[in-house]
Amino acid sequence: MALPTSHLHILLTLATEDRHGYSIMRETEELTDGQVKLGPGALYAALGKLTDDGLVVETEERPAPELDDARRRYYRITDAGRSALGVELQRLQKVIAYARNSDLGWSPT
Amino acid sequence: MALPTSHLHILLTLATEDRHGYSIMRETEELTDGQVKLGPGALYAALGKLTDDGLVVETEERPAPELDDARRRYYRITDAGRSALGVELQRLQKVIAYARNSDLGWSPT
DNA sequence: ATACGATATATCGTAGTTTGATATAGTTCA
DNA sequence: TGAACTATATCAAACTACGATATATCGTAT
Repeated sequence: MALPTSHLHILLTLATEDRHGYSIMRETEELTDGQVKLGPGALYAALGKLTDDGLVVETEERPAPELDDARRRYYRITDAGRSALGVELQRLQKVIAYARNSDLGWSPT
Repeated sequence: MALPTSHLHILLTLATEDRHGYSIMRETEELTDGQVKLGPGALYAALGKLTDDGLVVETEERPAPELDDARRRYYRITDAGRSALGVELQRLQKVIAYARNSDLGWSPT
């Protein structure tokens, strides 16, 4: 229907830099003040789906080889992923604009 | 994890006025330029859940009794629903702000 | 040294949500 | 009268999320 929330957040955190799963998890939780918690179930299922769909690829490159952790698996957003993220952000943008323009008694703080 | 997309859009369209299911469907499709299509499956499942959760109630009031359709069932957002919508909008607002501030090569048009 | 908490990935069963099809029937308009 | 649209409803299958469990490494303080 639209990007599932977990997919959006994964793409969003990968948009700035390559990341490993746990980093995606923490970054997402921080960005949303704990509102969106990606547990391992949701996280790895979503990463698998995003990879299947070609929005994300796993990369062998180690961003910081000197202080690395061999367990990590790094993921990188693809052009298709960036494009899908853009479409989704535009949609959300419109939702916000709609809410702001309608008189809902809501305004962003 | 957060409001499912269908729930968000239902609450959003109900925030301005009482609506019946089909109206929610059309309004949502229009607002999202066809990106979010609530089929009957998603729509009525979501309305049932939102009602169970107290975010929406069915109302007997007919907004325009003179030009009505007896088949319609009207729904109204509750205070709890309005509050949940506000929380969600704020979350989305933050996502947009994050995307705008990070250098993703994305900016709203 | 070792114990502990945080880091890191992975899987499983269940629950919740979405999709797409199918069904039924009233309304509008040519 | 027929066709397109309006309107609600249900179902099975697919997809997504949640919470628990498992396993193991890393960093650091005692």
